[in-house]
Amino acid sequence: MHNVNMKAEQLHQLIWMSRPLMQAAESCVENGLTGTNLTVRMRAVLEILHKYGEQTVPELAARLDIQRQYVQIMCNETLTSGFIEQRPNPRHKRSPILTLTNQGSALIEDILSKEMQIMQEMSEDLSTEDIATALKVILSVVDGLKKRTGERK
Amino acid sequence: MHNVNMKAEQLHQLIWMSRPLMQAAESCVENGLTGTNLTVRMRAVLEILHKYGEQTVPELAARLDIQRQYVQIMCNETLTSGFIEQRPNPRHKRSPILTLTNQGSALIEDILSKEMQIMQEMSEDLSTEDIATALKVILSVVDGLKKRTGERK
DNA sequence: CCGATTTTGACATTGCACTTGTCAAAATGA
DNA sequence: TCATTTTGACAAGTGCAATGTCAAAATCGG
Repeated sequence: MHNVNMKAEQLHQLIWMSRPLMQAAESCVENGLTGTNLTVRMRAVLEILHKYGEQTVPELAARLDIQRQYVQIMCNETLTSGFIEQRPNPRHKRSPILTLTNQGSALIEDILSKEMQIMQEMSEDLSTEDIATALKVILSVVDGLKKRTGERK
Repeated sequence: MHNVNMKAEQLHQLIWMSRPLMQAAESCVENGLTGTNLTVRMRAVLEILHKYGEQTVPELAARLDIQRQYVQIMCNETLTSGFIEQRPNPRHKRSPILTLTNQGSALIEDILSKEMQIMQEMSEDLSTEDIATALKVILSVVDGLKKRTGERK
């Protein structure tokens, strides 16, 4: 019984660390972005393009889980910067496929490798198992919270 | 070597779950706030007042880590709603101490107990050790990210 | 092939959650 | 006592979106 409350309270504490965690993460990433004319969100677009390959604005929006209208704006700006470019889409004439330019590709690879270096430094303090466990717990909590939103309470 | 990259990549994945986690948490909390005229931020004010006792606006701002001006606005609104009230501050005549009213006290206790119920449900899928480990990892990562912002990279 | 529905880019408007800056009164500290 | 700091109040601005609408284009069902 007491144990149950302990668990619940630690979970509560863990969940409300998500904001500080996000802020710290974004600040750190933003820090590595100075001089690139990229925002954290634009970097995310480049990352997805790099990871999953070329795709359209609506596809990107779905992956980022934000409205396509806003992704459109971000992408148009990124197009102007020359980090991505449009390619005709054989499957849809109005919706061009976005692809990284050489410049954009080099940039995101550079950013990611510097970020990975930081990840490696930080992971030195932690065991492989602990990181895996933490990831598992977080995924489970996100899932649980989503399931419990909109019903009951 | 390969192991090092594994760790770094899992850490990367974990860190970028912070946004979905935060969004899920806030949605869930917001859901439990319908009909109360409270925002998630106002609920946080009540929670801190409940947890740490009565205090001034600047103290609250420091704890929430947001600008005092905004906390002031939030508190003024909450004052209007009658969930908190002002008490003369013997230590500072311009800065009254904010304290929960009976109504506010009952409200935050109700909200917290319902939230704790959800925490308990969710913690059933997870072991005490895993939750503790996850919390430890997150605290370590937040710390590490903060230390690494503003230098190097 | 055709008509209805859906997708998409573009544009406009709005809202939220803050930050930043300033001021004057008041409080504090040397 | 006098300089500095704290505080509440107010004003303005910013970043990250959501939402709504439109028209062109694409897709789908028959």
